[in-house]
Amino acid sequence: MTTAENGPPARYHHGDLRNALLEAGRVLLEEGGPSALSIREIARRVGVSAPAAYHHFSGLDDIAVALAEQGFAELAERLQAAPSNVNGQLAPAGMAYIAFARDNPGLYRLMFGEGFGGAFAADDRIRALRSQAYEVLKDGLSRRLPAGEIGTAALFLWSLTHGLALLMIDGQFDPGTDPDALVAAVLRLSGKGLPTSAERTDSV
Amino acid sequence: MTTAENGPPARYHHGDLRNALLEAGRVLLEEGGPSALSIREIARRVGVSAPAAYHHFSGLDDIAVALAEQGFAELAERLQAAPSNVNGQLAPAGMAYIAFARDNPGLYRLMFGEGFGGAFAADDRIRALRSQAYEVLKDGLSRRLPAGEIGTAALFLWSLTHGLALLMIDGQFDPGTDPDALVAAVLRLSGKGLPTSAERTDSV
DNA sequence: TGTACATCAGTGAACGCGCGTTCACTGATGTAC
DNA sequence: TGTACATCAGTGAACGCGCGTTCACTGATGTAC
Repeated sequence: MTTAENGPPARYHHGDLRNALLEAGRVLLEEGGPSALSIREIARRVGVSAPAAYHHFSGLDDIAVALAEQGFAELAERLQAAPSNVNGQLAPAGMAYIAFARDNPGLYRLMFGEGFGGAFAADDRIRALRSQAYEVLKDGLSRRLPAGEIGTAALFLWSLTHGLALLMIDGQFDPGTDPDALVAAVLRLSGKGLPTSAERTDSV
Repeated sequence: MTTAENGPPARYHHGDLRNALLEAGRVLLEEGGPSALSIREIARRVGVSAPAAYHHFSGLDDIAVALAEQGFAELAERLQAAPSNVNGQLAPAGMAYIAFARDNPGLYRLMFGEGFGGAFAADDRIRALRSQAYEVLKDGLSRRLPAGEIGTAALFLWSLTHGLALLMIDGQFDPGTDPDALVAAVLRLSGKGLPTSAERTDSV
């Protein structure tokens, strides 16, 4: 019946309960995925009664939205910090994107899964952070592609990184001994492309 | 209090309950996603008591596994039926893959989500169907790539199609007026690749 | 062809569980005077 | 500096819900003779 952390002894007023709940939520997310998110379990871990959470969030959806906001903010940060902008290379941004997903698989699933999807689409801050991240991607592409091709190319890259991130997160294939090298190799193909017989040996 | 379907009047013995349960499960999956799968709701829709399902399945996981088996079988079928094998083109297989996901979004999420993942990995039939589908992909690649590059290329293609399928399914972007054309355009890039400044203007 | 009976495939009632949320409450805090 | 009191942030108890699953049962089927 002590607080979960070994901080100061439990006080009646927590002092920073909102953040503590979010932190516990993230741990829970990583332990059991989005479906494991639960107000009761979060409160239990913080050492507080469940109704206390309602002084800081309107309900479970509200907590999920706040966590997704954190996720999108961190993802946008990582993408901007990646050296991709320097000379228009995209592989570093792709690596950063996938690294984020691998470091926070539960959070990543929450952000892009369907579970709380409705709530996220309605959240202005999430929408802003999402398009901010997407702009980073398109900026990189704008330095080497005509404007008309950027939309398709951006979706191409996003699909590739999103797909690879999820396949890794979900353990859908054996990543071998060096996952980073594998990611780098796959991303490299996005620049080279695969030779198709149609384009190589046929007329069209 | 009648049977869900307008077939013959309700008999005490259903006659084909196992299949009826699976069919209802698929509808449920498409309506509410994998988390909506529930024995009680499935039984309710078939017009049968929940315990009746236990004469045909050992529990909810077992139903999920059976549904995933159906999904992987259908996916493998579609990939094999796609004209990709004819001359080694991959776009048709990619289109078929994404079409399957878009036609059965709930089922696709069940197959590749994490929810019942543990149970699926342990199922021999699912493992066999999965690698069967993957072989179709690699076969196409083997006609134009050296053996050593096939693994990476296959993962590249799988990531791209998986990612694009999920982004579409989850409504993560505005597909515009012609989703099929968009898919085709994105898949086309997998053959051409994106020019990277590193490879175009730099030495390495 | 008729009947006894084993087997199969259903039934309703009940179990315990964890959940989100609401309620009336109480303890702690901090501000006005 | 001390005190009254409004406000804030907690509490435990309780609600109703839907779930998976188990139980003892019963109706229907089909086979052996």
